[in-house]
Amino acid sequence: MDRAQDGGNVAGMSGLSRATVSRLPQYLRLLEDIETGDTISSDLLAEAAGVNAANVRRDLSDLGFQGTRGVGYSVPNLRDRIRRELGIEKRRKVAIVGAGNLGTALARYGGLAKRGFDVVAIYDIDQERIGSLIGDVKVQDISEMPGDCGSGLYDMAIIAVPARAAQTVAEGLVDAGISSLLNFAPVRVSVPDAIPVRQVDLSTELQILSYYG
Amino acid sequence: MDRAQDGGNVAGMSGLSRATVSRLPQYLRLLEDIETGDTISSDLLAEAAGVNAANVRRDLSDLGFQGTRGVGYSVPNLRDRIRRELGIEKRRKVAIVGAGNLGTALARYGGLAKRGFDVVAIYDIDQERIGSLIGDVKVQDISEMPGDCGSGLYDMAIIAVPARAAQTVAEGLVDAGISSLLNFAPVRVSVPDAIPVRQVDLSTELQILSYYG
DNA sequence: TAGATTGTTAATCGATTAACAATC
DNA sequence: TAGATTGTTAATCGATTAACAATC
Repeated sequence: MDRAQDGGNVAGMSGLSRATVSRLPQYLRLLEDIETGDTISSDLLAEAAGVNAANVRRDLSDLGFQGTRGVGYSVPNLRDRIRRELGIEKRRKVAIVGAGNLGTALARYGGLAKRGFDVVAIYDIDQERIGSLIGDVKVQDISEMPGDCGSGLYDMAIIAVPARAAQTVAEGLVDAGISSLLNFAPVRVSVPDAIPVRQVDLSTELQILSYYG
Repeated sequence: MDRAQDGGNVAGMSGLSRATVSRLPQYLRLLEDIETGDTISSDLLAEAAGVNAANVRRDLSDLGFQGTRGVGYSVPNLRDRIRRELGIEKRRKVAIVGAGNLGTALARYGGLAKRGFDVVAIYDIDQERIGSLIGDVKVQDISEMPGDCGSGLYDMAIIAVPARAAQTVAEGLVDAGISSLLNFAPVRVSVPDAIPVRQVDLSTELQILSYYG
């Protein structure tokens, strides 16, 4: 209990460091794919996740999850523990804002449903798109977005609108009470500290690769 | 024989820390958007990029880029310097592997061309898709992929295939001499250390958000 | 000059990892 | 027991930041 890790955490949040949290989904994916055996060693987990074995043991120790010396970690128990920690033990409802190419692609991406995330709403501002079906979800007018959020239809949103619209969309969602945002628009959105945001940008990724390649 | 994640520097002494490199695209975007004035202070850059001003000064100092005390940094000079550092002073040719929803969305994403990345080839294994046009690029049979890479048609690739195909595609590209990979498949691919890879996964992002939200 | 802002130092923070005693 | 593997310590590494002299 003497490992200092208060500084790197999000304000008011419990224990795990950002670095640890970012690795949990990787571990979880592995644990979901495993069919053989019901225990796994930190060595195997580490190799598959591309990290150091000591790092794995420290992460799981921080999680409060115990293994068995000489044996390893229980696969089903660890899987459940990580799911619980990430808050995905039950399905999460997600809205996608922007029904262009990217929004459509994200909405159709089957991997989401498989991991517990249900796309329950898609919004756009373009009358041509409103009313059309993407999968089995109808594209709605973006004016419906705040009300739907406020009434609890969803609590996570993916922003897939053009750069110029992203900040306005983000503010609308925040005002309506959104819990967290994933921003695919190629611009940084600014929101209150209390709302977690992750930004993913294709050209940023390519530019970083340009440096190393 | 893998491990293309974060931490320390990549192959050789490239000079800049990973943290610094990951911030350069943010600075660059700001510098490209600015029209007012021809100098900018570390304070303004920092605020817009969401980092500490001392961090900005340190990054630019590491770049070997000098500002003027009491004045700030030259916008056009800094913009050019970052472009040169990232290796994007000239246009880069990129292939997209997988012409499904995601691959199509990425290919159509205008932000790429605007940032200097030209999608010069799209590959798929599905005969239904081969021959169709996405923008002005024809979808080719994936069997053409290694030859095109070998002949220098492109040197960066975006993997947008299903998880089960990602590792095979990555290996084919590496054998054909690819310089760097951006992997959107929901699985981690393993490549030699010398090839930089970045992995972007939607459900991983959502799972991380689930923890904080 | 007087105010502004850089460039750099030093402290600190956060994260990783080798090593090994504990123990299954 | 003998081998395997955890849990934890301590060292180290990498990155951030406050502070301030230098200087435009």
